[in-house]
Amino acid sequence: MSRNLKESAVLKDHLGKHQLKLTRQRERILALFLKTEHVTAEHMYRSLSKKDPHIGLATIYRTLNLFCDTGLAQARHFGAQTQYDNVSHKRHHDHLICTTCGKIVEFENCEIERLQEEVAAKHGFVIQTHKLELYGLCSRCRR
Amino acid sequence: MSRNLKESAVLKDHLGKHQLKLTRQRERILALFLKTEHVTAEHMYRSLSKKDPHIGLATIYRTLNLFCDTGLAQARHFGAQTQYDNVSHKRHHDHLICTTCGKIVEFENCEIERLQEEVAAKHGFVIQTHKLELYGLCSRCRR
DNA sequence: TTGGTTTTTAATACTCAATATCAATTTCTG
DNA sequence: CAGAAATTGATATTGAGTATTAAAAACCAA
Repeated sequence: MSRNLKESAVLKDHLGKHQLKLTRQRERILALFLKTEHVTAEHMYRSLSKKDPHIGLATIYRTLNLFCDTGLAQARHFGAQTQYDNVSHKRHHDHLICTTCGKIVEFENCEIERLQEEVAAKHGFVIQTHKLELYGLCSRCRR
Repeated sequence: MSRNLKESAVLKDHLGKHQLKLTRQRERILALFLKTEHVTAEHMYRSLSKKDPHIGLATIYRTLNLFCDTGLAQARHFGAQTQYDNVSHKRHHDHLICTTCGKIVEFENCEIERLQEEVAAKHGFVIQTHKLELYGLCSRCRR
C-alpha cells in the first residue's frame, strides 16, 4: 500500500483543485487500477462486482476518465474497446519488429522523442502519447 | 486509372485466392478509396451515395474490412470512429492525431527517420517500413 | 457533532458505430 | 446459358460508452 502513496496523492490533489470529492468508490477503483498495467472498464467492473455487487459500470467509466484527467491513466483504443493504461507502471518504450520471425526489441531514444515534440509544436499540438514501430529484418533473418 | 493497376491487381489476386467475387460495388469503393489517404466508412458512404443512391452502408464496411485483409488498407480506431488508411499513400507520412476531434496532420521528418535507422542498426535490424503516430490535442481542442 | 449544500452514485435509458440477418440480386463456373 | 455460390441493400441487432436523475454520500462551517 505504501507504494501507492504517490498516486493517491496525485488523485487527492486533483480532487482538491477541482472541487471533487474523495469517495469510497474512487478509492477502491484506484486501488485496483494501481495493481494492473492496463484494464478495460468492463474487466474492472467484473472484478469489483465480486466484492462490491452494487458498484455501477458508469462509475467505473467516469472514474477511469477522471484518472485520465489527472494523468494517472492513459486511454488507448483497440477495435471496439478502450484500454486504460496505468502510466506509473509503464515507462514508455518503442518497438523494433522483425517481419519474418516476429521478434520484438524494445528501445527508447530521447533524441527521437525530442524531435517529436518539436514537430508537434510546429503544428500546434501537445503530445499525450505516441506509438513508434519500426518493421524490418533482424540480423538472423537477414542470413 | 492506370496508376491504380497495381492495387486493382492486389485486390483481384486476393479475391481469386479466396473464392470471392469482383463486383461493381467493390470496384467503385476501391476507386474512391485509392484517391484518399484516410476515410471513415461514414464519410465514404456519403460520397458514394451521391452517384449511387442505393449503395449500402454495410457494404462499405464489409469492403473496407476486405481491403484490410488484402493489405491495401489499415484500420485505425479513434474513440468512437474507425479510420481506414490507404497504405499505398502512406509510405512517407507520419501522423499527428488529435485524440479529441480526430483531426489528422501528416508530417515528414528526415532527422527522425535518420535516428530510426541508427537505432535499428544498433540492434542489427534493417528497416523495411515504420509507423509513427503522435497522439495529442490540437490547438483548437486545447481551447 | 449537526445541518445544509454540493457532489457522486447506481440504475437505467439512450446513442451510435459497427455487425448480423436474410431475401433478392449478381457474379462466376462448368 | 443455367445452376451454384457469393454479394448486396435494407433493416434489426449488438455493445461500448454516455446522459439522466432521484437518492445517498461527502464535505464544510459553526
